[in-house]
Amino acid sequence: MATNSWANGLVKTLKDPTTHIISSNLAAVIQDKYAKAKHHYLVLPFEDIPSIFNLTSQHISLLQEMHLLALNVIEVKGQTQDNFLIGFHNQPSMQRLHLHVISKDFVSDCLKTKKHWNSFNTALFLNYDDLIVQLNENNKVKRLDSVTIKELSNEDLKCNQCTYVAKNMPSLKQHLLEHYEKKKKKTINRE
DNA sequence: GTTCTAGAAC
DNA sequence: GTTCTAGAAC
Repeated sequence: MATNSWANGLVKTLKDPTTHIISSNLAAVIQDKYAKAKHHYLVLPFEDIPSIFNLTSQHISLLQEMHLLALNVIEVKGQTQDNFLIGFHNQPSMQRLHLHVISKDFVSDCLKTKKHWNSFNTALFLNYDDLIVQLNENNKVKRLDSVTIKELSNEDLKCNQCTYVAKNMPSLKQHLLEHYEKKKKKTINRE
């Protein structure tokens, strides 16, 4: 095999239709194997597009369909769009283009490293809308240079819900859990 | 992408 | 002494 076997994990999963939460003729939604939040899904096209760096404006209709599937899975799971991030990693490591659909709580045992956090909560995360803008303006997605990637990966651990900056990952995780528990209580009180 | 673990940080 | 991070993985 040309590429590392671990990098083909998503393609293997996609080939098994029983893993598809929902799907269309062109794409399917699966659960992220190592979900970094309470909800974390991936939308993958059946077409063999390796990554965002193989996209041109010709792919926009496919991307729009992938985005619709993203909105659909949020609805299927009884969630609301405003509690989700929808976008791509600017430095993907897995084979096959995949759109992340992840809830903003980030409460998960699989969230372990600073790089995990910063890959969703800095410019390392490319929002769907921003990707479409790039394709319309430049007909391609701009690669970040390695220095920028390194800097963004090492950014301070800033909470995505308040001004708190965590000293390390365990304190960030504890803090995120507190946000999550507070929200849960509020929801219960509304009922 | 994750696992493992040496050595830094506390 | 324990917790935590960061780099190798053939």
